[in-house]
Amino acid sequence: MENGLNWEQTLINELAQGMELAKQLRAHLNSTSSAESREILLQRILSSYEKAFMILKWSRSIGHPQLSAPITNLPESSISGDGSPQSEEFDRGFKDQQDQNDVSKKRKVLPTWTGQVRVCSENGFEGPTEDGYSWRKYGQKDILGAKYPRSYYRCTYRSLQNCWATKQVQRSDDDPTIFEIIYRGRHSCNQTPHTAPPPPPSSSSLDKQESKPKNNPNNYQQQQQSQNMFFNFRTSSRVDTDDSDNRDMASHFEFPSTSSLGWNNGENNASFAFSTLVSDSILESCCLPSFVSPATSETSYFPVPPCQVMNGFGMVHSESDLTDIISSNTSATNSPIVDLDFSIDPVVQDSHFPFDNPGFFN
DNA sequence: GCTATTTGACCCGG
DNA sequence: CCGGGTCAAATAGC
Repeated sequence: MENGLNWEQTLINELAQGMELAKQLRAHLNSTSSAESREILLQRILSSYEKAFMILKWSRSIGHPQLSAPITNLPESSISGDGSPQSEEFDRGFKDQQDQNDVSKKRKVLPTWTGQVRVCSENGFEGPTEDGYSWRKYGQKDILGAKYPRSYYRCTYRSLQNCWATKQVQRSDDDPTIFEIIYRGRHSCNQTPHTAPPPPPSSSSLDKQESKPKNNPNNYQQQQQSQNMFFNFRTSSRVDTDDSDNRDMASHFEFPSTSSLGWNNGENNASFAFSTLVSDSILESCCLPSFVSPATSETSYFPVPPCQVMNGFGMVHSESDLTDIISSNTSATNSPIVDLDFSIDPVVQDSHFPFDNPGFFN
């Protein structure tokens, strides 16, 4: 652990620095500062995150017990490899298989991660419509204290491919342009968009009042397109771990590769700010775009900047301690989830820090 | 006619 | 008992 403290501290420092720099960059974005200065800041941010990433990789490679242990110990029950449902639904489904008579709807804490999507419709854009997956709405509920109802979606291929991923979309009371999305379970279906990166769990259909795209199951184009949109979103992640069972998880930082950056065509600069929070465990790696974090119930939050620019990610602002985040987050590879086949393009897969990608932020 | 959405009822956990 | 999540019949759209 001694060692752990050292690298953790370093990691924290790097991340903190990156956050600070990102803040500065944000300030620059609003001002008339030169592109040059922004570039410099970007470089520094990239550098900081790159270091942090290296540290994480390093720690993983040496098999830091702290990080790897929990991961490997994750109960299969909560995650099942690929297609198994992790959610309560999983429970249900599982039971059904075992005992058709047991219709229990027992609810279970599942790994979930949430995201926030900001929709700037000033430009006429309605909002993020897809996150690369096809979802089918199965319910809507008024939530106590919330102005807007919460919508419940599940993967269109739930029965066909036994995909138990679900998500909840809730419009923010304060800022109607923001939708908070909570993802549950991981996709086990084959709808991964080719171009796509791990879809960040993202947004998608909004409430009925919002524009709601129809998901056509066989429509990959649409999906791909949406995926691209993703990149336009800013993503931030946060992990909420409330599940005591999975205290640590691996984290992954995946960012869209540059290729997608081009997406933004200026015309409608619709921009969305998208942030994802990952929670609990095992996330579904399949779609986790962002990264994960660990820790206990704290959350790491990478807020996203307002909608204006397209790429880049905002600063990290942690509501809690970065430390928590860091301490647990690390191993991408060790992660239980590991079957992660991130389809995400490129970059991140190995040791390359995605941020390396020039263009990533632009 | 088929599939997705809507929406009230039902179920579960706290 | 209440709030949140899911089911499933009814309805809408293609």
